[in-house]
Amino acid sequence: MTNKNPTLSDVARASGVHFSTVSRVMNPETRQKVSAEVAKRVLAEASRLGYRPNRAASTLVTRKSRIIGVVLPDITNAVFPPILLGIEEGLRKHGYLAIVANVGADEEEQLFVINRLLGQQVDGLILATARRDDPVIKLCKAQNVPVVTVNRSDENGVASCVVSDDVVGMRLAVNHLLALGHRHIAHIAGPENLSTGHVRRMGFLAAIEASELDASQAFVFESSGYSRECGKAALLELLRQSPQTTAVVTGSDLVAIGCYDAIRELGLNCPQDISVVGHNDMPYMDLIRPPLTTIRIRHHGIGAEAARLILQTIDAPDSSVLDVRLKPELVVRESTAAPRS
Amino acid sequence: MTNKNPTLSDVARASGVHFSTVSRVMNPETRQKVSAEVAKRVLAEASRLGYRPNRAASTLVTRKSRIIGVVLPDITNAVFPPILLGIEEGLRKHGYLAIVANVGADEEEQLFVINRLLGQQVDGLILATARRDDPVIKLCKAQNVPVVTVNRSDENGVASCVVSDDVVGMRLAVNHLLALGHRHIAHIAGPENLSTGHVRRMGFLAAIEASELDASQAFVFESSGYSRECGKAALLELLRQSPQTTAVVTGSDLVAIGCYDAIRELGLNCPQDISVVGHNDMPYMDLIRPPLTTIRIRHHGIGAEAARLILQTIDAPDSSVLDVRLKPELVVRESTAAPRS
DNA sequence: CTGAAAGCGCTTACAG
DNA sequence: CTGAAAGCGCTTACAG
Repeated sequence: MTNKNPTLSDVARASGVHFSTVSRVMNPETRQKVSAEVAKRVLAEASRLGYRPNRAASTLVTRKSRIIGVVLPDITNAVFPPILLGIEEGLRKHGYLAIVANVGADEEEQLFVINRLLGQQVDGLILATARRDDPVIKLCKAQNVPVVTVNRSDENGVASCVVSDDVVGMRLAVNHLLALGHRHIAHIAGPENLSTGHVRRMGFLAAIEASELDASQAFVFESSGYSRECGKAALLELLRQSPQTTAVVTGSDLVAIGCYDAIRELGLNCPQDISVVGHNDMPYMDLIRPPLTTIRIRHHGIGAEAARLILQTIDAPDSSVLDVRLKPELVVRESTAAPRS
Repeated sequence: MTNKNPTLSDVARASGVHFSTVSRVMNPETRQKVSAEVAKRVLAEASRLGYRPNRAASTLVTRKSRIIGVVLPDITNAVFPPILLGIEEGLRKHGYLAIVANVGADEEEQLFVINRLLGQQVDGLILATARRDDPVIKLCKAQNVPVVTVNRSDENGVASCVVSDDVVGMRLAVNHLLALGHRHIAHIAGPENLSTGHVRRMGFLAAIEASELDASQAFVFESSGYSRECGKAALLELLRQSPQTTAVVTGSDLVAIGCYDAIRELGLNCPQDISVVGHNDMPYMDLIRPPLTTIRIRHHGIGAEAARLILQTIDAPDSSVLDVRLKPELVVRESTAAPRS
């Protein structure tokens, strides 16, 4: 039936050499140890037979699988596909493949998946699921598994991370609103246990601090998540607590869309009554109504950097932990305008 | 440094039994061959040592990796993330993992990636890159590799596929426009070498055929791709060739968005001058202006079915080739209306 | 029920 | 430059 795939021995037999010689020929790095003439013959036979090295066997002996585990919280969230693309392209360029797993916030599930991945002998892990204080990451480090976090970071300094510079992002957002004349600015913050939630909140406060506004003119409301529903609920409650607010900076475009929902429900208009700034610049944010002013994050670049970093970490396991921050940019569209005077 | 991971032998030594006994204990299916008392002791030692089976080794002997290769044309296209999610969830439920690779239309690149995947000993392949006549799929079948295509199908009947029922989808779209009173309906078709392009076009023509319209009242324009840019160029040219058109059915929401661009550029309005029907119902299509009437495809369900099918194919390699078609539904929003009379 | 052995397909010192 | 051998960590007939 399934005519078994040819092995080193099959190629060796066909070429009239020992299978260890074939092995040396198949690996470009050891090829020069073999005479050119023999190498040529072996290569010809290998390709004639359709020889394809069995990675399970080489992984077993070299302890390198050339596979990276990529763990995402929700591939369905539009920020992750470009990150994943950047990762995958970056890895493939160096002969690595990615096993991709989607896991919720449940720690048990995360551990289960990571153990499965480690059993698979992945050479490293790229985690997009990091919490600021993440026991899963501690565990990986305790086992000397190379780990890089993307998009979010763990703040214990045990793993390198590749993130957007959220302090800059929030400053861009706040300064834009200030320039438009807003004097009562609010921030809907994401969960405090995620670095994105925490750092963006700090960035918001720092930007206010640096302005001529006093603390009473800034308001922070913590939302339980980054979804559209959370955004709607958050703005509704925020406006109840701080009715003088004329502009809101969010931590996610989805939250901003939820704000649109809330504004509509209240019979108000964006940007006339409330200006809204998103975060991420997901696809099609130029097409929604009103087109969303937002902080564009370089997701693809973040993924590409993460691929580069994990490979670097694998190469030099003792090199120092790095924080890579990519600069975001402000994209001004129509959801922000001067406040009603 | 890296205190080596424990192996079967380590657990055996700690438990005072032979490592083959440990092996039997670790596998739930052979566990009952071992006395309950020994099994308990072994399990305790295994967990104490943090034993984790090395999949490279078991793959080498069983020739099963419990890994599936998933090949996507563009993870950044919003239809694929939910498909991938469905696949990954479905696989994981059965202990399988997914290696995900993104490849362009280039056949060389596809072959390269698939060979790499096969070298990795994947148990099967889920391909979202199928063309109607796909040499890559032929090659896989020639090597007895289980293959399932998703979203698109190969028409040679060599591989099972999981797709949306496009004939139904197009009928839904056309009948909706007919009911609104349209009498000059056009279709922007996708590439003929993709099943989605071909079948949707056939479905469009069949729906027109079944109506009281005559062939001169229907117009098909083939676009070179499913992008926003292609959609814009297509509608511009279509309107030049068939200016009486009052409604257009597309094969993709992206193309529909491109139609919006074209309509705006011409100084026309949607839906007053031209009604537009999308295809897929990507996220946020309810938020764009005007909210898009479209054919909703059950992407997540398609992914879940594909996972089920590939596992079934692996279990019973000689079972027959299946076409699984999920029913789409019409989502009416505001991009369609009665034509100007 | 448990152990001893062979073997999966490779890589890589070690000889010659 | 090439071959012979050991060994990676498992699974699974085969004995007992």
